[in-house]
Order: sequence, then C-alpha cells, then structure tokens
Amino acid sequence: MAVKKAVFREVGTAREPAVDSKIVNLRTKMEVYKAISGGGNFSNCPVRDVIQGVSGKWSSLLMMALAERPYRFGELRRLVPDISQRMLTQTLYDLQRDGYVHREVFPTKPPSVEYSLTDLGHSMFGALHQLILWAELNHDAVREARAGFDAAQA
Amino acid sequence: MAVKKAVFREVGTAREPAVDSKIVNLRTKMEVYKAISGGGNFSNCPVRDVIQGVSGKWSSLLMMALAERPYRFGELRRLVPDISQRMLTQTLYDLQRDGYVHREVFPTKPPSVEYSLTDLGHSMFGALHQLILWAELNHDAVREARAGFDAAQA
DNA sequence: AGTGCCGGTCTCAAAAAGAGACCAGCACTA
DNA sequence: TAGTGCTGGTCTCTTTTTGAGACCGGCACT
Repeated sequence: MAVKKAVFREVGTAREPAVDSKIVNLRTKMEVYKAISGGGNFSNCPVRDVIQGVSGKWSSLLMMALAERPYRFGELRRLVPDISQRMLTQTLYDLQRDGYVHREVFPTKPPSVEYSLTDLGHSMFGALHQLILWAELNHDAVREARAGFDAAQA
Repeated sequence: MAVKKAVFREVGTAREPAVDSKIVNLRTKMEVYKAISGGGNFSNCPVRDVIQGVSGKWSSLLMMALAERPYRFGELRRLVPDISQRMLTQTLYDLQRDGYVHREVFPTKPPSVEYSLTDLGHSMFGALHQLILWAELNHDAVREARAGFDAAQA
C-alpha cells in the first residue's frame, strides 16, 4: 500500500475554487446537487454520502475517542458502555470502509485488535470537531429550547 | 416571546474556558462525560445529545436548504424529492423542537407554512457547515476508500 | 360539479438497531 | 485435568425507526 502523503483538503486553510467558506450560493449548490443526480433524487449528493457515515448514532462518539488515541475493541466497549457489541463491530466496520479508521490485528495470545484513525479520519475529525465544540458550548440552549417546546405543546 | 439577542457561542471566535480549540485532553473530556453521566452510560453526554439531532438522514440536508433561505413545506418536498412526506414532517418537527427551526403558518387560502432557521439554527449551521465543506472537498477520497475496501473484501 | 393544490395524518411493510446467547482458542488456576 | 476468564467477534430474536402510499378537509379555479 503506497503511503501517499496526506493531502486532504482542510476547510478554510486555503483558497477553495468554487466553494466559498461563507454561505454563498447555497441555493446554486443545492440545484447543482439536484442536477448532477440526474434530476431524480439526491443519491449522489456528496454531502449526504459523507454525512451519512458520521450520522450514525455511535460514529461521532467513536471518532471522538479514536481521535484521542488508538483503542482496542474491548476498550471501546468499556468506554461506551451502552453500545451493543453488534453495533460496535458494525460501526467500526463502516468507519473502516469509509477510510476513516485503520484496523490492525496483533498476534498476541488472545489476539487483540487495535483501531486507529487514518490520515483521512483525522482530517475529517477536524471538521467534525467544530460541531462537537458547538455542541458542548450550546448544549444548554438546545435543552432549554426543547423543554420550552415540550411545555408549549402540553 | 422575548426576542433575546443571539448570544450563542461560536467556536473559535473567543477564548473558551475549559474547552480548547485543539484536541487537548480529549481523553479527559471523555472521562468527564462518563463521570457526569453517573458512571453508567453516556445519556447525558452533550455531544451525543446534540449530534443526534443532526444525525438524522435528512436533518443536515434540510438545515442546508433552510440556511440559504426560508422554505415552505411543499418547496422542501420538491427540493428533496426522495424524502417521504412523513419524514419531512417529522424531521422538521424535531428540528423545531431543538430550537433550530421556526415554523410559521400564513393564513393564505390554502394555508401555507414557512420554515426558517432561528438564530440558534444559524449558529449551529455555522459549525455544521465545516463538515459539509469537508464532505464536498473530500468526497472523492471517501468514495475511493470505499471502493478499495470493497475490492479487498471480494 | 369536478379537479387540483396545500400541509398534513394514518396505516402497514421494510429496514435498522438493541439485547443477549453463543463461539473458538489460549492462559492461568485449582 | 477440569474449570474459569479474557480476547473479538457472530447469530438470532425483539423492538424501534424509516419508507411508501392512501386518505383528509377546505378552498380556488374551470
């Protein structure tokens, strides 16, 4: 496997040709998505394709853990106690398939498996981290909104 | 309803007390999450709580549309052709409940309903937008990884 | 009088997620 | 030597979430 230096494009670090860092021409963007998808549905939409991977119930949490350091299967299971073994396996598999996570088996006596972020994974986590930070900072506002909404419905 | 100036905290715009913009002490953070959740599960985890809202299949797409301008129900349905009416209703309801989206009914003859982003919604979209941009820029890398992985499995 | 648009809700089928039993192989202990 | 535990899974069953599509009332227009 060629090593291929990490050349993933980080948002905001350089000039981006057609895609602005501001919400410019978002309408056009949506229409372009619709156009490239053959007029039918949005199945080819890059956003959807990538966001889907992160949007799993556990993906972001696992990405967050692995961003800190590599973890073994059992460690992850203990770290996130309410994930089922089945979903842990499957989420890690999906993350691996999308190129975010590297899986390595060590021939120890009970063979251990280590999961770590690839360069692509780290790059993606950079963007995801923004959302995580926002979530931490504004969690209260969201909970407040939710409580207010529920009260109004009652 | 009080107007209450938008004072949501934008990531990276100011000094943040305990939360750094770098991936510092992520391990500590995870442990803190685990601690505050009573040692049991992560149900109180702010990240999980907020990410869940965005992680729906349609949430990010709708946020993206509404970030551009307000849309009416039927417009959204036409914009995202492969969403079922049921899921459109429900996703918008959830976004509204979390305080991201404002719903306004206009007493036109066939009464029309307009959905728009609240200040909180715009604030959140700012963070989400980073991820969207990343997705656009690195979509090819992900698709490549996926293709390579699938080929290796076969 | 018939047809269509508007923003939904309701029902039923399919897909995804959660819970938990089960597995093989080796090390350590009794 | 038999029993126990740890490793990282898979398999099956149940519950929850999603998707597809029929149905609704009310008004405008033809």
